[in-house]
Amino acid sequence: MVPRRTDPPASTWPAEPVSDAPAHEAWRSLFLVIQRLKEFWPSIAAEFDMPMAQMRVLFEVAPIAPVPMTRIADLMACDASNVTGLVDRMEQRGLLERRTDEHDRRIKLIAVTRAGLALRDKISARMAAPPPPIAALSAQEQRALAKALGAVLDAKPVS
Amino acid sequence: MVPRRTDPPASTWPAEPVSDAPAHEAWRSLFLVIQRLKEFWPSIAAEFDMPMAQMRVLFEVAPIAPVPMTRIADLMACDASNVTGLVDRMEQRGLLERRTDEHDRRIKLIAVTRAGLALRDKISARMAAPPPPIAALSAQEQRALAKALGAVLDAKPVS
DNA sequence: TATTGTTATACTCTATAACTATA
DNA sequence: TATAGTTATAGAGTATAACAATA
Repeated sequence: MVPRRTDPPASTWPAEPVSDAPAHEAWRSLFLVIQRLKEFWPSIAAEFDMPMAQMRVLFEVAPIAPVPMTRIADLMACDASNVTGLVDRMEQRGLLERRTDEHDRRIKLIAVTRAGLALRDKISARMAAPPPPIAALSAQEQRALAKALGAVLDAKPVS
Repeated sequence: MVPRRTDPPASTWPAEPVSDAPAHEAWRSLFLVIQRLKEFWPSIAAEFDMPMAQMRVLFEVAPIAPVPMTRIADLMACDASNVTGLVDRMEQRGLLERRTDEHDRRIKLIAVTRAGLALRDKISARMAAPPPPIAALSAQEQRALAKALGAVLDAKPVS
């Protein structure tokens, strides 16, 4: 059983507003929204009994499989030694499969099994449903939100 | 050393757009923005050598301290047994302090030390700075974003 | 009896370092 | 010598279950 908090999530944001500048207001609002919404990921992961790391592997590897394990370590920004255990567990669950590269026998190519793809699709469908705070908005508010966030996504990356 | 990913973060969002409805567009945009931004928390946590769980405890407990450990377990939505170790480690770092409740000697009241508050303030200041994708927006875009997100925050909780 | 916190145990995720097999 | 993956070891975050002290 996953314990459920009985209190509204306390915010990690500094108690005192630091500034009224638009940039701070926008960041503060986004911060608070993320605080409220980011519980959805772990809760969906728990629904499918999938640890977050495995869920990330499943989604990030599927579109580019089969890939060498070093590539996964790179994608996950973690040490290669972790990938061994991660892939071990996912292989035991029948989600992934190790294949040997014919040209370089040091390399193990990781493929997503049919069961892995099926699970990914089920999780996808579950994640695609807008959570209540979004669904509750009017269509106009939803469009305004999508547009405002679109500007964030269009902003050039940190470099 | 924390390994840095050399590739753009792949998205966990379903590859195929599921719908054009405003609710889905808004949710999808928010999802992608969160994906892009949520790396800031761990990176700030790493800067201060603070695991995320400890950071949450520090911020959520500080405003209401001193509190019984069960209250922390409730706030963190985790089992009480974890709080023992969490508080152990934070007490060793001098961030928290166990006190005994005079009226009920089963209860340990957790207080944040002066050092704990100082660390919280330093982290606060660091988090208050809008990340580049937000800072890069025009003031008008920032205001629109704050307003659109305000509607999400005003939406009634899931209940 | 019920509650608070601890301990014991186990599993997952992370890191570093040493190892192997290949190249 | 260098690279891909593994194993060994360690520490943090979780869970469940059994326990001691207190109410």
